[in-house]
Amino acid sequence: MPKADQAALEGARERFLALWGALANGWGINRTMAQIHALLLVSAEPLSTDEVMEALAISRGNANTNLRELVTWGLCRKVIKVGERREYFEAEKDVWQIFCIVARERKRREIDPALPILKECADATEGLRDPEGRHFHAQVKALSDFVALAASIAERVAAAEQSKLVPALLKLLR
Amino acid sequence: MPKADQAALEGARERFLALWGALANGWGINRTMAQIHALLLVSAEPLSTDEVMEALAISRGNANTNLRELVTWGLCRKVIKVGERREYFEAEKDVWQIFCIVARERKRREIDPALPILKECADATEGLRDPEGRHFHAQVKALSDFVALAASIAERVAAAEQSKLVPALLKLLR
DNA sequence: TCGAATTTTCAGGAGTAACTGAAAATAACG
DNA sequence: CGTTATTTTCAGTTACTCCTGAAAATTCGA
Repeated sequence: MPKADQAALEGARERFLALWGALANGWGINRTMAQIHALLLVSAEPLSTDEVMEALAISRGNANTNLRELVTWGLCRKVIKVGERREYFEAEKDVWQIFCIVARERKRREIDPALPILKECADATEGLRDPEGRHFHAQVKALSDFVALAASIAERVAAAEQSKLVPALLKLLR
Repeated sequence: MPKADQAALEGARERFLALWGALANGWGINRTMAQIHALLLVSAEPLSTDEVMEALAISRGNANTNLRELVTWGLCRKVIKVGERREYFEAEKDVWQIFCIVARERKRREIDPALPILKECADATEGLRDPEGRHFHAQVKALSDFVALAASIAERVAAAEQSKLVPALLKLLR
């Protein structure tokens, strides 16, 4: 590979890893986990734990923990190479798949536990008479309904095929 | 107000504030800010800084900072009561509005700055020959396109009317 | 079954985001 | 203006999340 190409690739890779790590913060995913995912995403071949440690300058414990967490999320897979003892990891590469996985996982972890509590808060204040109570009930009920609706829509979007959904959506939003 | 009703309301309010604060974590909004917003959301009347401090047991500095941040986001407004010196705050109460504000704000703060960097990473690696380079370019390009598309859709969704969008969406996802 | 390679765990440490409290600044009133 | 009520700022502290590194556990080949 020409020297210039090599340099371009490494520069771009570095900026990309930094960007993805920074973005992740706001999305409930920790920086290292996002960087490992980004690293595997742009690697043509699966990487071992040691290669990940090396590439990101992180400890073994950190690499191990976050790799396993990525597998739990379904964003990475273990790959066994024949004749090799150590484990390799590869990322799910399809962008739509990644989006669906994150959407489903976050709904499961955050929305689903919250919904019953919201409903409960709404129900417990049904029929209150004074203005504070009535306002509380109305507001929480509206919120509860909206969150339930959003969860249901997210679920269906994540189950749809990109090629069918996106064009229809764009037409709808024209 | 009957004692039982009073108790029901206070219990529900407490659970609701705790829930909203916990949820916020994953949404790039800090816990206190979310709790203040939740408090104002379920209050029938605007509240002063002191009332917020009292209700959430937080310091003046904390209350002030987060109230102003909420105003910056557009989730709260200052309200001046005639004949009163101090400022009061009220929350935007319409759930769809809240959703749109958060969506737009997060796009502006996170996606918009990221997009040019992504594009740049893709462009800088266009035309590389070796497999690593080609894979990197293809992957980052796909990501960049997807993020741009998602941003555009989010923008349009946030600009739409709930009453027109949601039914159409549900039909589409039937 | 033993020993080396590899993975997993976790106690302690580092880094970061958020909060407090009080002082400084500002605004309103007489 | 000077005084007082109110808001804003910010240095120091707290609380928390995440990371390290080494020891323990596991796995696999011989």
